[in-house]
Amino acid sequence: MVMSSKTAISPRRDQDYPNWYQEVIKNGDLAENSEVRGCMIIKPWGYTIWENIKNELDCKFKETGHQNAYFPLFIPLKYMQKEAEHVQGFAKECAVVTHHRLVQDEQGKLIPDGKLEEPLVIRPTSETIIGETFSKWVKSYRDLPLLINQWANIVRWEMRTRLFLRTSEFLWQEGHTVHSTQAEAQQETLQMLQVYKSFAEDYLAMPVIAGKKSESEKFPGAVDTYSIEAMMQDRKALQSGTSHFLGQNFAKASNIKFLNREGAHQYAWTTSWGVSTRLIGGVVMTHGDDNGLVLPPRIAPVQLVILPIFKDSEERKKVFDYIEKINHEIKNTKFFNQEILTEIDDREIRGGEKKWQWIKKGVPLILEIGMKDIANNSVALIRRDDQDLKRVFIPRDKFLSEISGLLEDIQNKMYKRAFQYQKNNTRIIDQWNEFEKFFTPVQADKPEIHGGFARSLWCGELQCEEEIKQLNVTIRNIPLGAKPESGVCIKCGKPAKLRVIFAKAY
RNA sequence: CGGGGUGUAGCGCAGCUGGAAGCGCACCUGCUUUGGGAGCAGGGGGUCGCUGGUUCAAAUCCAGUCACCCCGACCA
Repeated sequence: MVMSSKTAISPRRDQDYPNWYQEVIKNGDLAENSEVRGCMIIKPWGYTIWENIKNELDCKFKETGHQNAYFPLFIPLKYMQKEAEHVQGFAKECAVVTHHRLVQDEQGKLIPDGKLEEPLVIRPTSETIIGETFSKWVKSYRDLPLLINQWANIVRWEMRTRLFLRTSEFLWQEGHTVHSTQAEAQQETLQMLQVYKSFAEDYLAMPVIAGKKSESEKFPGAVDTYSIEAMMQDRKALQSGTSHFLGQNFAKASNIKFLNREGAHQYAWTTSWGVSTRLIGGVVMTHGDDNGLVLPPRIAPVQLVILPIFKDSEERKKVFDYIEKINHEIKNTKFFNQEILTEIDDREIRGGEKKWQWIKKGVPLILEIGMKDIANNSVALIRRDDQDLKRVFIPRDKFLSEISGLLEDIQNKMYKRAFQYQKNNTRIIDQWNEFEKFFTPVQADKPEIHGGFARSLWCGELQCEEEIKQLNVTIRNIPLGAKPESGVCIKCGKPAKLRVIFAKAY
C-alpha cells in the first residue's frame, strides 16, 4: 500500500497532537482501550517498559533503605473519613464496593446481593489504610524510621481519560515512611524527589524541573507537595512524580505515636511519594516523532532488532548463520553492565512492513542483514533517533566494538534533544501582556502548539493564581534552589519573591 | 446534569426515497515478490445496539430503550 503521507503516524504532531499521541500508542503496540470505560489494557510491549521502569526504581528504593510490602485494595469507608482534607480531595472519584455476591433474578440476570454493613472503597491511594497499619507497627523511636514501598494498582473514577496519562485504574508505586523528627521526614521527601528526578533524566531521558507545589495544587492532606514536571512536545507540562511531606496530619488521623528517648508519647512525621504508568505517557510525548515511538535504550524492551533479508531457503540459511554469530557476539558486550537486549525477527512478514513495525515501536537500533552484508562482512544499521532513518553500512567488527557506545550515544542525544526543547520553550516573563500572549494560541478555534514554561514572579496569593487559571495556565511548581528575587507579581503587581513555573498542563 | 452526535464484519465506514447485507484495511490459502510500508487470484467472517410497532416485505419508516463519543460542568 502506498501511504498517503510520508510519515508513519498520521496525523503528525503539528497537525493534531492529541490524536497523534493516541496513534503512536496504537501503532507502537503499547496499550489499547478496554471495554471497561476509562480503563486500559497494557499490551506486552508497553508492559515490558513498565517492568523495566519498575525494576530500576525498585533497586533505587532498596538502595535508599526501603522495603516492599502489600496492603489491601479495599479500604473501609471509616478510614477515608479520618483526614478531612484527604476525604475532600478524593471523595468525588472513589469506586465503592457495596455488595459481596451475585444472584440470578427470574430472567436469569445477575444482580448484586448481600449488602455490606460498611461499604469498601477501592484505594485511590493508600495513606489511610497504611496509616492504620503503621499505628500498630510503631511503638518506639527504635521502630523508626519505617521505610515502606508498595507496588500496586489504584482506582480514581475520572470523568475523562487518556491512555497512560489519566485512566480510571493505573499502576504505580507508593512509598510511605514514618520518622521521629520533622527534619528527617522532610529530608526523606526531598531525597525521593531527587531519586525520581535522576531516574527520569538518566533512564527516561526526560529532563524535569523539581519543585514545590503551591498551596492549591498540593496533595489533599499534605503539608508540602513536591513534584517533577516535564515538558511535552506540545509544550504542556506533565506532572511526572510527586513526593509529599505529610507533617503529622496523617499521624494524628491514624494515631501513629511512639515513645521517644525521653519516654514521652509523640506523634510521628510521615511522607508519601509515587510515580505511575503515566511516566510511559511522558516518554511517548517527550521522544516520539512522526514515525512513532522512540524509546530510550535504558528502558527499551528490545535495544536492537535484527531483520534477516533473503530471497529463498538457501539464502535464508546463510543469512541466519551469519545473524546467529553476530547475535552471540552482541550478547558478549554490555550496556550499562547488562546484556544487550536483542531480538531476531524471523516472522514471515515482508521486509518493509516488518521494519516499519519496529520503527513505530521505537526500538533504538535496527540491523538489517542480507547477502550483501555477508559478502562485504558488514551490517546495515538504522538508528531510531535519526530523523531520516538513514541506513548505514558499516563493517561488522566496527559495529560490534561500537554497539554499547551507540546505545549510550542514543540515550545521551535523546536527553540533550529533550533538554534543548525544554530550554527553547522556557521563557522568563515579567510583563503581563507578554505572559498573556505567550499562552494564547493564534488560531483560537484549532489551537496550534504554543506556549511553554513561563518563569514568572508570583506574589503567593491564591487570588492571582485563580485569575491566571482563566488562561488555562497553572503554577506547575516553585523550582528548588532558586535564588530569592525581588520584583513584582506578574498578575497583581504587588511585591513578589517567588519565581515559579507557569504552564498549561495535563 | 445541559447541548450536539453515533450505534452495520476485528477496525474504519457506505447503504437509510423500504425489495437477496456491502466497501477499504486486517485475517486465511496459493503463486510471484522481498535492503522504504508488495502484486495478482481465491477465501472465511454479520442477531445491521436492544424492544416493540407499521408493512406482503424493515439496516432503511415510527415509538421507546440502552450504550458510547464530542463540547460544557468536574478533575489534573
